[in-house]
Amino acid sequence: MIQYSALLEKFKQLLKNNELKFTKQREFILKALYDNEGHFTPEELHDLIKKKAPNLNTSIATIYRTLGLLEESKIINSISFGSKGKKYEFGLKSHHDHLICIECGALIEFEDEVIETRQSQIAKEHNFKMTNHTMNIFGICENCQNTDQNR
Amino acid sequence: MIQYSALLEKFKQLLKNNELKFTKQREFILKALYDNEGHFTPEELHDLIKKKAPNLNTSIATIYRTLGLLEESKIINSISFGSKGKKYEFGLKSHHDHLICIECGALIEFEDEVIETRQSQIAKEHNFKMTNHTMNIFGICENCQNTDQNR
DNA sequence: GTTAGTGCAAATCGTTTGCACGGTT
DNA sequence: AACCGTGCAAACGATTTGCACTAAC
Repeated sequence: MIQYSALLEKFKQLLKNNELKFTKQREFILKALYDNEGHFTPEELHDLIKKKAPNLNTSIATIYRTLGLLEESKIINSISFGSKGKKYEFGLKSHHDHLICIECGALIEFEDEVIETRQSQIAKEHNFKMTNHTMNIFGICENCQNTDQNR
Repeated sequence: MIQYSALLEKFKQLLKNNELKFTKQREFILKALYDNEGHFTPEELHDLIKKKAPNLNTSIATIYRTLGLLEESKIINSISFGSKGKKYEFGLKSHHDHLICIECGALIEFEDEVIETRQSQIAKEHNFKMTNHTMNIFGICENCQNTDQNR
């Protein structure tokens, strides 16, 4: 996993290259995503930042703007929940996919070499220049299966 | 591929079993999805229905309600585009996944036995009761790659 | 000092809902 | 006749945008 100092440098460079400015808000959002394992909605991230840096008074609009920027730069990933919004996670770790519980919304990550390889092959077969890929397995997690039985 | 008459029968049965009514609107929406290869937003489907059955005056609310119903019944599938909405496709065909062009929005379907098998295994390994799964490969389609060169 | 970023509130977009009426059973 | 489905318009929730002001360069 990338060191935070290296990440920060990378981010600053990225901003410079695009004539964008390095602001406290952007720094805190990046750090929040780096520090916290897990998947967050913009709203949740907003609350988190408000706790970490109350004096900064970061607005939800800035959260959205920065998340867009970070996702475009591949520093973070998003998982979409249809009309129920999106969740974001730090992205600079080995590629993985998700098991998503349709009852409790839990996200479980997994990595699979077989699938990774096959995806690249398929893209190539279709002359497709792959930039990204996602795999989601929906179902009922172990926990909820047990809970259901107790009803 | 299932015959339309069989599908219609299945649909009527489904409605009856749930004490729901068979209406012209529902029939037209089902038929539109059956007849048209491809992937549609609710809005696009609404326009399509308006053309096929202008006198029916189907509202967008009914489109949404029926799409929800059909998806729940596994007759159609949806692909989510984050805050940019969803697209729906007829679902009673062999399972497949999607290549999605991030420039023109084109959707290309593919089937892959290796991935299908692996997905089931992974779900099992995590004691996950799989109900559904999706794989999306994002990138630039052959067409757009060529177009880009001409700029 | 110039330019981009921010907070705020209003606007927008896709989707959902309450209600009175019309169609299916 | 009973009840569900519909159209309509209003409500909604997530996301985006215009604007005046502030901060980074």
